[in-house]
Amino acid sequence: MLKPLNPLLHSELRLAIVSILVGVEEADFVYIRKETGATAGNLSVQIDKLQKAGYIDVDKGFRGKMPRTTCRLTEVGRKAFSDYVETLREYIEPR
Amino acid sequence: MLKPLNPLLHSELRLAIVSILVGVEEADFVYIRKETGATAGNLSVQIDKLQKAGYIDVDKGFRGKMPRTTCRLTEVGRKAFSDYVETLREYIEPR
DNA sequence: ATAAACAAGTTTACAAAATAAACCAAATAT
DNA sequence: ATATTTGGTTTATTTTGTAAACTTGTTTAT
Repeated sequence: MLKPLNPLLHSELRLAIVSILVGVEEADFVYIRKETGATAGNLSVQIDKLQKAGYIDVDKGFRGKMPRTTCRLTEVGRKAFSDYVETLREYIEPR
Repeated sequence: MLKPLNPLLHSELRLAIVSILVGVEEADFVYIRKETGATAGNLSVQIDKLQKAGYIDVDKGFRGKMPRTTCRLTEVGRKAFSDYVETLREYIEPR
């Protein structure tokens, strides 16, 4: 029987967010938005979910006078991602 | 910018179904149900969607007197799966 | 100085998807 | 004979995803 896929990560946008953060100490809202092509609303919602799950830390500060939201992956998030990828391989790799 | 993931395949159960069919000439409803642990209702619905998309062929026959639904992957489905996997790698492989 | 346009998000309302519960028809077991 | 199981389908509910509308503040133009 196939293992279940972590539903929090098995979502296109959330997976994209985490995927970006895995390779990059930190990234801000605007950057992630550009990389993913997501709408701001959708991105805001999904970042929230990842934060509530403890997968990412979100820091709201300012760059000059403009608000700036910075995200970074937590250890919990990193582990969840690598578990997810491992499980996913069972689905996509030839058996 | 990340490529979008085929939404028809980016679904745990549908991905599981196709994943099973990739390696196995054909498989019946009962077998897929056991392999995936899905409820019959959910499986029925998802098989329908894959069929309507032309990703699988569904044959309803009888084994003895009992109904038997057999599925097999079409070439279209096989191609869609391999494209999906390729795209997915951009999300899960280190960049 | 005021208004218009822009930036960075958040909230809310709607659409789509997933899922389970209820159902159906036929077969088998009691 | 009737109760249970098998092999599903249909329908209704819940969950999820997404975009549109809104908020707060900033820059730019007039």
